[in-house]
Amino acid sequence: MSHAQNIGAASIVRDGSHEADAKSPLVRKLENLVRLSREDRAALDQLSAGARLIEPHTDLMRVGERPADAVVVLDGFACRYKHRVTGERQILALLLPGDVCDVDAPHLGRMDHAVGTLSACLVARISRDALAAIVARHPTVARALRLAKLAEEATAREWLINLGARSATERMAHLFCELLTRLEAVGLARENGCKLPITQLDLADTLGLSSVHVNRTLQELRRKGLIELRGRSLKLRDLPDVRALAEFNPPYLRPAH
Amino acid sequence: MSHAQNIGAASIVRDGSHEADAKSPLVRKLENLVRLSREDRAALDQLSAGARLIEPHTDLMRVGERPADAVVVLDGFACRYKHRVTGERQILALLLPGDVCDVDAPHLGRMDHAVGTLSACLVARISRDALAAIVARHPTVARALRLAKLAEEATAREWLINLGARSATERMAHLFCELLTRLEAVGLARENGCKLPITQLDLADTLGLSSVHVNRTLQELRRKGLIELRGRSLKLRDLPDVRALAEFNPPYLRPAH
DNA sequence: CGAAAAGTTGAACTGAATCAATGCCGGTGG
DNA sequence: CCACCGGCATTGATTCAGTTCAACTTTTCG
Repeated sequence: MSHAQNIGAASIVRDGSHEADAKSPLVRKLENLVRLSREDRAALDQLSAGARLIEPHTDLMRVGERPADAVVVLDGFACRYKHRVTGERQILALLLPGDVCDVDAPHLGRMDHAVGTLSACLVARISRDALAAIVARHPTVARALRLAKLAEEATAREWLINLGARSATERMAHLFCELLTRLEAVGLARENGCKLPITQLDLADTLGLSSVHVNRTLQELRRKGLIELRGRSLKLRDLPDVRALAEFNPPYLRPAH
Repeated sequence: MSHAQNIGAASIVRDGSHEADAKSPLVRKLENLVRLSREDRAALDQLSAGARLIEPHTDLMRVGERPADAVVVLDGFACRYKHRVTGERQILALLLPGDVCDVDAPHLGRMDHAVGTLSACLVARISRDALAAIVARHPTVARALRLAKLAEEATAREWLINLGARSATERMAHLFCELLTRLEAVGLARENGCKLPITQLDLADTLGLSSVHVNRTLQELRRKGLIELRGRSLKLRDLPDVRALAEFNPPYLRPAH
């Protein structure tokens, strides 16, 4: 049910020096929310410098810890999660490429939940000072981060509806719609398909279902011709129908209107 | 299942002139998070001026609306909620006396959910300008509002765990612990008891259960001697046991540590 | 190639939903 | 003051979505 989470096994992978690369997911994400200047983008790319490759199932922040710095995911899937004393794990949010975790770390006391990778991830840590500096010097970036946070809150509300009011199939359909939309926003989806580098057990702990039922629900969605999921890649074969089933309404992910 | 929500039927009840009153729940709540000066308190009491009494089941903000101002609940229970197209309602958060709703209204586009009263409520609206002014002139209040927001987010995470991972009894026990703790913080609880001015149907839509099952779960908690609930008042007869059952850990409501 | 992790399947079980009827209580009007 | 009405609470019977347990297969990866 739960994995022992280990810290470590990281190696420096990206030092911000290959500016010739495609845009970073962080820049892409924020550009959906505001118009960034060249300087804004450069500053953001600075933040992504020194990213490290982290093993799957590794904690980035532990319960009870005082978060010293924020974290950006540049590749892979991570999550916020919490274990019950009985052992069950509930995943509280998925962190995808471009997501920044705990911008308001400075105000925070102790973590009431953990943050960890699901797949292997490329992750950059942002010190409190670096964050304060960029927010002070780049008001547009500051605004984008605020908006991103609002989107995160709206997403949490959708998850509450998912867990409180939707059936297994609807939940799963909704999650897939959300993931596709969020990954599209950072250029990591094409033709209604994207990577889904997590196990059915992770999915189960996200959706509040048993892994057995996740398996059966996936089969049902496949049987209906709604999705395709082989290996670690997901495709929504009939986006309109999946959205209808899920009552998925994308605008909540763009809070600024 | 759902109620037609009406707007209106309000009358002015409090104009901020009876300073001799007990502390307002807003001041009480924020004083749990920071140390307020006399001026801070006076400014907050200004905000509560012009509060109005609102009928039960009345919308304060509608889906799709652009929120012009924030809202403070001074008495009664309100909530954030959303309806599915199938009609089910999911309550996303309970707003208790002292709670401020949508401090960041200015950044917001359109509401993705509604806000409405459950019981009759005493509610003050805070204009965008008034809010900006107080935040600018009273940094301590600004900090308190940020911390209150963090507590709200932590609460949302607990609700996710509730809906995703806890049984009906555990969920209900957890909700009651949360309510008691929050109401204690604003001086509206005594001897492990408090008002609970909402119906079993409201409770059902909060907990993601049917109203029939809420009824049976309440009976179970009563039978075990854990709670007492008559009329609209709730008492936790065995707080340690209720907390244990719910795995309730209060500190998440005090984010600053 | 072999072991461990992930996915799949079936059968039995159960927590919670649903359906439907009944009781209760507070307010309203005759 | 009582009769009636509507919303809320309660109860029983039945059904069902999702869980649990356990075995088995497939994939992944060292």
